[in-house]
Amino acid sequence: MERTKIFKLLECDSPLAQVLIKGWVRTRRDSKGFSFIEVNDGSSLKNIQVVVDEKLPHYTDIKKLTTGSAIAVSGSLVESKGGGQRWEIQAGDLQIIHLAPEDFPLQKKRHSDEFLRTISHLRPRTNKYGAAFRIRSEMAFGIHKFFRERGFRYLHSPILTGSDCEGAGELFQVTTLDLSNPPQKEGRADYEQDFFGKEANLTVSGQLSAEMFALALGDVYTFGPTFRAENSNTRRHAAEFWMVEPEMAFCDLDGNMDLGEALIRELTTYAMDVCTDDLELFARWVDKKLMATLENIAQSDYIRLPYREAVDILSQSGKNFEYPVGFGNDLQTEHERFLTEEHFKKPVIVFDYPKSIKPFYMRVNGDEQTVAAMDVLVPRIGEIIGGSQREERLEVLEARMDEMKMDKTPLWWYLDARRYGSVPHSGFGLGFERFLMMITGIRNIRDVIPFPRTPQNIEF
RNA sequence: UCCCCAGUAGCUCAGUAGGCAGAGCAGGUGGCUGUUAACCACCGGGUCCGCGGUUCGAGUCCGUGCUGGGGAGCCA
Repeated sequence: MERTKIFKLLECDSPLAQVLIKGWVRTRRDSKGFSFIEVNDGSSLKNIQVVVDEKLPHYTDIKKLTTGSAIAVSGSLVESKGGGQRWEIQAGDLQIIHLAPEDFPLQKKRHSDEFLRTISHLRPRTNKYGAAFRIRSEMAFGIHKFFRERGFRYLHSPILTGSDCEGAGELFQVTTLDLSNPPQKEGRADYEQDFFGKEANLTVSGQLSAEMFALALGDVYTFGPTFRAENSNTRRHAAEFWMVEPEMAFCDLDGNMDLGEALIRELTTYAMDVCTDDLELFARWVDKKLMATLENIAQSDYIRLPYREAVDILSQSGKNFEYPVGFGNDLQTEHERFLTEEHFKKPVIVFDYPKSIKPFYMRVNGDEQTVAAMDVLVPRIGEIIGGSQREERLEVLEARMDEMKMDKTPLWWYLDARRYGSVPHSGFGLGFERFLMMITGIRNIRDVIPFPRTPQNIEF
């Protein structure tokens, strides 16, 4: 007999004579002559109640079932005689697949997030983390669905990259050299003898690759892991995280903002549609205002605010900010939060940032002062998307790189794209984990990543 | 990297003025009951984060290190 997943049974609208489930014991309550067992198989937040009669063989063993044990139950799906649930399984047979010893660390009550992080291998067996990672899975699918419906192609950009490029943050170096005794040349490690014959790193962004493919396939997106070796100790940063990076040919900054807004709006709607039960847990236990926040994000029109106007609003706010406001200063976390949480109380897209604070590849605007950059800010998270129209004019791009004293040699291929059929194109990066924090209300990025990597922590 | 806070039973925490180490949950035993984080009784359970100092006496005060959390920077 084939096993049925518990979420299927809970959706039934009539009793079933013969079913088989397999899962883990969440709790057991004994009664006179029988025992109630709550079983969860991870297919949904909800458990199913199994009723075991004392007449079953090895009932004495069953009465010793501990939280965390794995069991298989066959029996009939019947309407529950008790309140609290519609269906329950009257057990005809119960096999103990594995008995968890009494030191199983997860209890029936709530644990702290900090403690659960120390047992990341077991925390998906809790209600909250089971829900979080089911949502993560659904959202990953939702991203592919969103882009596929718009004719985007999915690009696998490389994880291993040559050095010198991208310039988006500190790099993790990858080497096969013997670190205790590396070959030397002119006083430093000789990377000509390394695996690739030059320095190699983990990627910090798939953007440059995506640009090449946008100029071939039209609209593309990457969705994969990225790595930053920054010593960032905050609840919003991880050394390994996933990024969604669409890149569109024949698209300017307005089209870019349209896509960013549509992506966040539609994914939020999708989450509310397909993760209803799991989201309800977060709305109940993690963030009471979650549903109102999500409705706001899914339904309101996002404010589009030129950087210069953002500066005006901030200077006239009467707020005493820690960091100065003025053209040429980047917006700090406190400024972003003021705009999206206090002033507008909805998502805000700030665009046309000063050239001086943005990277070389962003397109220089007609005023020569600003670039066609945009950041999407959402309440409670801050910056969730950063993007730009890319500089497609070879001379302007080269001049900019010279101005920033960059070595153009290793990026010859990137410049080549501006030599042959260069077109206006745009794209952005969405931090997948930050998006999940927004959707679930979870406050720490470590709690939306199965096995998070942060400075000084690579356990599991 | 900088600033702030915390570390006591398996977990969540209390510990008053520097004076005998505590509760709830979890676990064990027994009881009761179509139960719902079941309930009742009893029992077992401690390197009070490490090191050093002050003191007759330190979980408590001081120094230092480690770990965790929050905020900032960097960013997604």
